[in-house]
Amino acid sequence: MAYQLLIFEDNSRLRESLAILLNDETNFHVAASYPDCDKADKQVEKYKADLVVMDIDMPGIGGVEGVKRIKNSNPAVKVVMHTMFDDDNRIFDSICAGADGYMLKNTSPLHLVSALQEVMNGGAPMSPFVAQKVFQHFRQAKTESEQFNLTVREKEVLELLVKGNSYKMIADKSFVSIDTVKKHLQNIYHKLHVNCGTEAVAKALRHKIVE
Amino acid sequence: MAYQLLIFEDNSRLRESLAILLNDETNFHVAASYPDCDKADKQVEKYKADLVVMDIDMPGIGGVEGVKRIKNSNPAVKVVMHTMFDDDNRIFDSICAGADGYMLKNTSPLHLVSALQEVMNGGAPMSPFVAQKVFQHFRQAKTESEQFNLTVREKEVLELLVKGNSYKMIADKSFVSIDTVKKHLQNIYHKLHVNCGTEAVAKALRHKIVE
DNA sequence: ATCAATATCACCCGAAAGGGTAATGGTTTG
DNA sequence: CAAACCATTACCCTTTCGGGTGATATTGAT
Repeated sequence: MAYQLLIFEDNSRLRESLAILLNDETNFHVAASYPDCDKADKQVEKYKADLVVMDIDMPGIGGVEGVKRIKNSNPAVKVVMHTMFDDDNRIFDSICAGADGYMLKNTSPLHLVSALQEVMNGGAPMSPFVAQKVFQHFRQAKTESEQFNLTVREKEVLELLVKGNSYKMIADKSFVSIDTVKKHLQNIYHKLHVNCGTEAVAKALRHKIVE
Repeated sequence: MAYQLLIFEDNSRLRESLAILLNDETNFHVAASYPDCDKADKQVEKYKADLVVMDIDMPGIGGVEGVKRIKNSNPAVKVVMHTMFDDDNRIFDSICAGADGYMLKNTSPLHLVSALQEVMNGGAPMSPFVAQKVFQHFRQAKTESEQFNLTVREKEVLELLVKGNSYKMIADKSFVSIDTVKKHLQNIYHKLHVNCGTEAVAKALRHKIVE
């Protein structure tokens, strides 16, 4: 039984080539293709689609919003992004929106087909460049995190602060006086270039100084 | 010119099969293989390796620590994890440690070779299952984030708080009185089940209520 | 041996945080 | 239309924060 496939792509030539290409595959059946995804969720419903190939830059609502809607009304449908865009935001937004794969348009037809195959087998295919971006995202900040020169003690105090402890609670848990805690936090604030606890917490989390 | 390749794998049979398999490829040359990675950084240095295949569970220091050392002393070397482990921690730890790829041991030899090829072309190959985990990691929390029932106004106020604004600054920027801000934050704290601003900031960032 | 960094504590002080109570007007929803 | 929710403001009150200043002991580096 062939998978029901929908294509959303505003470039009509590309849309048609894709349709022909993918229809040639025995286990895909291109049920329909559209130049925009304004009613994507309805259309997915109508054709009982198993799989969607989604462009990002389209008139009307974009592909990212399209994924959201599709996944919202029918989470089981697999959606593979197919776009020229390789910037971090587009990639991560798509993934967060629920995309199951992210293929750049420079992908060869052969690779695209095997990506669609892979996604139907529960995988999460992505172009090498995208995979690299994703890996980078994990590593990011990890390196810069050490650059605030916090002492061991200061990190301990900061950690307790992030956990929601008051000065007094930190003092008790660290077995020191509250004035010491105060002094530590004063130093911490200086080193992080912030003026208050909330800002310090935000910076600590964003720069992964504490987990 | 063939890439210099090192293999770290404690299972001697697998290590030897890998060596034979990969040596058959014209563009890889298995310079050496070891049952542990205690001196991985030195060995990488010695053979001027371009690429490392790294098991995780080995006697002595594990593969994750091994990656760290290699990347630390020679960031240009590509490291592909090759392991049975498919749990989140092992995967994410490896990636954060600097791994350039993560292949499970159930990968076919053919796929493993193309993964190594891919990593040398700047990609980040991973087994479908791993890719799926990675995608999940991005989506996670995103769904639960909406569940605190914060109103639009409350989100605005929270956002300003996270940015390090005092009550007074929030009031000015929102064009409301400080008492209103106070009340909003009171409600926010209740909804987030926290008792103070720092805790709220931590929760907001961790649950991605604000960016 | 000396100097710098660190960790510790104390005191003062004004500003900010955070909780409670109460009231008004607007919007939405049953 | 009433009930519920939301945004808004005011006032009171106690605790906490955060900055400044200064002091002492320990430690590691020079």
